[in-house]
Amino acid sequence: MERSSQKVSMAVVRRLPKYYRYLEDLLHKEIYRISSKELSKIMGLTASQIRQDLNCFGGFGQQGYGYNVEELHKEIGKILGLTKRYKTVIVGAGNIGQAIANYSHFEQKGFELKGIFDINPKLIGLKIRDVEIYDVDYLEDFVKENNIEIGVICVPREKAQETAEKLVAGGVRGIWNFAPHDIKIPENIVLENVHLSESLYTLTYLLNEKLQEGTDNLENIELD
Amino acid sequence: MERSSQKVSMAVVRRLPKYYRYLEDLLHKEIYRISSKELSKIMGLTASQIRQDLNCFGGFGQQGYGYNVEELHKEIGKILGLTKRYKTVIVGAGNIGQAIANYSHFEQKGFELKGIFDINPKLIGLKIRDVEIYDVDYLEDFVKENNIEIGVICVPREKAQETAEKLVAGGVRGIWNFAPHDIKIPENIVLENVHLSESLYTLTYLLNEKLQEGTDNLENIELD
DNA sequence: TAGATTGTTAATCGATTAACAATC
DNA sequence: TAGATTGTTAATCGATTAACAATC
Repeated sequence: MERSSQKVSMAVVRRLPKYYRYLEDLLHKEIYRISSKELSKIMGLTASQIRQDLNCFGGFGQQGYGYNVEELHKEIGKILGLTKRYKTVIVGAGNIGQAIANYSHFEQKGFELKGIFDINPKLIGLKIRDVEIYDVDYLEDFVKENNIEIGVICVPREKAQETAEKLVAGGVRGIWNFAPHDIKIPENIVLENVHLSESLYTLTYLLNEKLQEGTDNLENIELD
Repeated sequence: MERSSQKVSMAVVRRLPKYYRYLEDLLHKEIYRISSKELSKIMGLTASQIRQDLNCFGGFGQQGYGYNVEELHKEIGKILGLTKRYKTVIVGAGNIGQAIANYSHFEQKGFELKGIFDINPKLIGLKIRDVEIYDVDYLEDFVKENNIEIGVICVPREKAQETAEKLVAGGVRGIWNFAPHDIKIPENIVLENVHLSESLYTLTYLLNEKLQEGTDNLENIELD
């Protein structure tokens, strides 16, 4: 049941939230037991991969029975660190910053939004869901004084690096970055990027690849 | 220079927007020539990987010289389909829907926002950046009549599947999905997901892994 | 021409899948 | 007990890295 000291690959880590989500679904449907085979069907993975993934963290299953959905959900929640609470700030109260601030689901999952920061004097002093918008000049001190653990960067590209540096100087342990820029921070700080335009451009690539496929198939036929 | 008919792996595809972004940066810095080695340093990839990646699409470089930044940027833009225009709708005018609608950068890159859809009567008739919010009942017909190619799903989890089906029935070719749900659509439609909570949970996982590392190292020392 | 750097093949590494003994 | 299904090892597959001949 102990986490092995072998480092878990990012490929596995990025599947964990997906397991978590599907297990939550199953609980809502009042399904309390599932085999890797059944789970593989609904998730679109192989049963083998599911068993491999879960065994990075311990033997959660039982031979001849499968997995206890409730227990597995709870365990993965623990592994993801969702049993803890995280003091959080959002920097940048523009479109995305506001959207994240308003998204109350995260609050429910243990993310305590303690402050929002912006450079725009018109916004400073306003509140989003009872959370005040402060002047970004106050960011580093605020992070220090309130033991903020996670900083969410929603500022424009050009301000991303300096914002990250203020957050790090203040002592955050992790940064969730929405700016389309690759931030440089010390290795001991966790960085997770959400690069929306990269996602959108992947979509348009695939859109055009689909178009291309017709041509390719013709080529293939000619070659036969 | 022709795109090889060999299918390009998703690993490569997802790096393309990143190349595109870095090349744009270089252009702004008035750097017009770069070797795979130099590019590898600033992007944090290996030079070998860069050359492999680019060669999936053609020989853009020149031996002894490197790559022409302007040309390569243009070519990757073409490959990503960014020379075209895409008629787009957003479904769901909540937090994320509004944020995307307000984000004018996408408009500049050729994404023409033709309509926003919501179920809330209070929102219907309002405009975001000159784009009207319509009743979601009108979605399928609107998509048909306006030849919409991309649908952005920003509705709650429970409405995601039915929204996708309306978009597909209307004839979109691609869906950009922000709902935390795995949508099922026909194979010929492109689906790109942005699962924000999965990204956030990956962050918290890594945050706790870092904590763990201390312990692991101690264990390792003991074992030595 | 000599030096630099690509395009491309071969070697390595890591992740996924298959297989099966262990066991509930 | 017999059937089912895990945990885990081995085989396969794919992606990354290394190496180097081709060539600008």
